[in-house]
Amino acid sequence: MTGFVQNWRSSSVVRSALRANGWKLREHLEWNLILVIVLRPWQIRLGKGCPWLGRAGGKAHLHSLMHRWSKLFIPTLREAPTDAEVASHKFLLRAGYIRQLGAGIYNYLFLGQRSLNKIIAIVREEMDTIGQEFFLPAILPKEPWVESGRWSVMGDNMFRLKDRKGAELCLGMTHEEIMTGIARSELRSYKQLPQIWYQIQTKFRDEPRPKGGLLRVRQFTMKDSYSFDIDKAGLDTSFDLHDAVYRRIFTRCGLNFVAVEADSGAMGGSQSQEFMVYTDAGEDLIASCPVCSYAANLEKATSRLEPAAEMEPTGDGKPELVHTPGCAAIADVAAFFKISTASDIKCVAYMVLKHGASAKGGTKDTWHGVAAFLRGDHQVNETKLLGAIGGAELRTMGAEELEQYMHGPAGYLGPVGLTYDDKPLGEGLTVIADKSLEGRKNLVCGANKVDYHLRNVTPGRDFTWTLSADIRSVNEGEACPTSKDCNGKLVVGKAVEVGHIFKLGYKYSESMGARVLDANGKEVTPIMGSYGIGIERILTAAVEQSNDANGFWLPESIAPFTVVVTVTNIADSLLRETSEKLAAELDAAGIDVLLDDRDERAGVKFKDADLVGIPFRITVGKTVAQGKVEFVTRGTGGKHEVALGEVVAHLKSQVQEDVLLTEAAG
RNA sequence: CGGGGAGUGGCUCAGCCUGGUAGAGCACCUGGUUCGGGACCAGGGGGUCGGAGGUUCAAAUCCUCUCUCCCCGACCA
Repeated sequence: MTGFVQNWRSSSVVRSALRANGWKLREHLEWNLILVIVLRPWQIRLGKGCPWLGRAGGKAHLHSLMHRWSKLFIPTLREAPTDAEVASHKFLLRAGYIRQLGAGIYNYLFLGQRSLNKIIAIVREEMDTIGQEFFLPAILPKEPWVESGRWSVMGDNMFRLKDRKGAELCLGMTHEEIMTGIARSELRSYKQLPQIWYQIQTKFRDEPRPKGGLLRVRQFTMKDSYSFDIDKAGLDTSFDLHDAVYRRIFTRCGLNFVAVEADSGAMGGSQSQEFMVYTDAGEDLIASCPVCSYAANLEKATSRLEPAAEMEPTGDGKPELVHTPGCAAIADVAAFFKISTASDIKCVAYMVLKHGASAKGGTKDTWHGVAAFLRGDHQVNETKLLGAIGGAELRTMGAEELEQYMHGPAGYLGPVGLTYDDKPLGEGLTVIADKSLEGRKNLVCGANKVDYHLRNVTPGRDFTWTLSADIRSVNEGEACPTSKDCNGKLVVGKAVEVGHIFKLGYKYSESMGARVLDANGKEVTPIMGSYGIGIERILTAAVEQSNDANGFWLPESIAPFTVVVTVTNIADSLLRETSEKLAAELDAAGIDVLLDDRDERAGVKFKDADLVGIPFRITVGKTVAQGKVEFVTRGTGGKHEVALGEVVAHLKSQVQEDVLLTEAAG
């Protein structure tokens, strides 16, 4: 009988479960405890004064440590609520992982939390190899945010509140300020660097539009870490360490991910890399090269453009006013002039919001007119545009604003003859031209007059700009930007972001005044990095990447259970006893097993087993008479018979195979 | 913030137009028959019809306001 206990892990499982129930174990008696469990594997009664356990006056009644479906709360749904549209949202609801409480706010039930705990354990184990775990508050005072300037920058995305004294607080949406505050008050010498500090904590962000179930929520768990280094080389090292650890984490979680160049957004900083999982439910677009390793978020991606065919000038080659009645759309203009849309200059006029600080430390937002010019066949990338001019938000101009800034109507806007500012986001208009307009000639553009366009317009000669920058989105099929040797054509796909690492530089250490002394006794500002992983998004992405009509299957490493033992008929004593014994055996071997001992028909149990994300199933049914059970791999649907005595070994080999496959994929 | 849609039992929905005792399927409880892919029979419990106000003899239904949730957009001139 002691043969059931095959490794140390099982006894540690037993111990931690007992401790969770308030028991204190005497270390040298552990082996006896294991014997008790082995002898009565499915129900243990430990009374007061139990000789093997030390606990004063306890009247513990310990049911089996095994997980029995009949005793658990796993509320599966036959149909998903109509609110749910995204696959992961539907299935996580149907499988009883989550329940919605509000827009972007979710309850995590037993299976969901169990899976998240496994994800967190992996993240923690890997992060511990490079960093030190902290735990910072979720409720934060205003002051550090004012110091960094982000009390105003974060705008409505930040949940704000006041305490009884009227002091302002917020719910933490990220923790650069707090970590930097610790560094400022505690770090004194270069000898204390480098430091990598991390935490796994709840974040709050008042998203303008939560959606897609768990894809975009207002409260979520994040592993965030922060590095402090003495110089850029040190930051590179910290960044690379995170890159490597993140790859291990996502690989261990069984995700098919890709690392891409990214925009650094509101966090600030230079180099930035996202870890993405391809799925149609994703909100991000990724451009990647099928030939080389180039991959970038569309907010960052560039491409090499083929030189555009230029038109011959007409007349004296100077800009010429042409009557173009009814040609407001790019396509109409191109048709009118019989030109390619690449030879038309498109204008998109925006009002851009700039966050600023008022004299009193409050927020002071201002709107500025911005005209963006680019090729007619290109699209403005608003993230790039905002990044280029330092704006926070934008909207398109209304008719009155068009008249005020452009002196022309929509459909006929153009860059010639505009009055604009030298610097971006000044009092007047900011004119920004996309890089791809440079060097072009003899183009067509709107004349800022209804039903009129100009031809023979050459950028630089006939009009200039506040600044020229890359503000367009690349298109699928354009050439890979890496080198001329790579003749790859970019492909664009949807993806969800599960992790993001970036080099912050001196943004926070500078604004908050963190300093250490270097080897020469000189004050220097430490350079920082910031790194995040969305815990729930790992679960969501895993569901998105592996589901079918009946449900989903998770990688073994993050599944709430490794295997479900399905008894086809619980009323049959042979089947019941066989399954109890088998499940106890698996449990003792350190395998997370869920015994479906419900008094339900086989069909119901099969449907549920297929639904809830458990990667393997063992069916205890009619083949038991021949000493065999059925082994089912959820992902492939493959099933075969396994002798009762070989189940544990077989399952372990299958799990191993699963791990190898995901590692190969990663 | 703009546009669209939806709130009726735990889930999916009907009823609303044309006001008159609140319904169905699934789920749940009891009993029975069944038992390898979401069984069947019989009986049963459960609903302030999102909320407030109004019209009316009478409101799930008509009117006004409001709350919540979902989707699209915040876009090319």
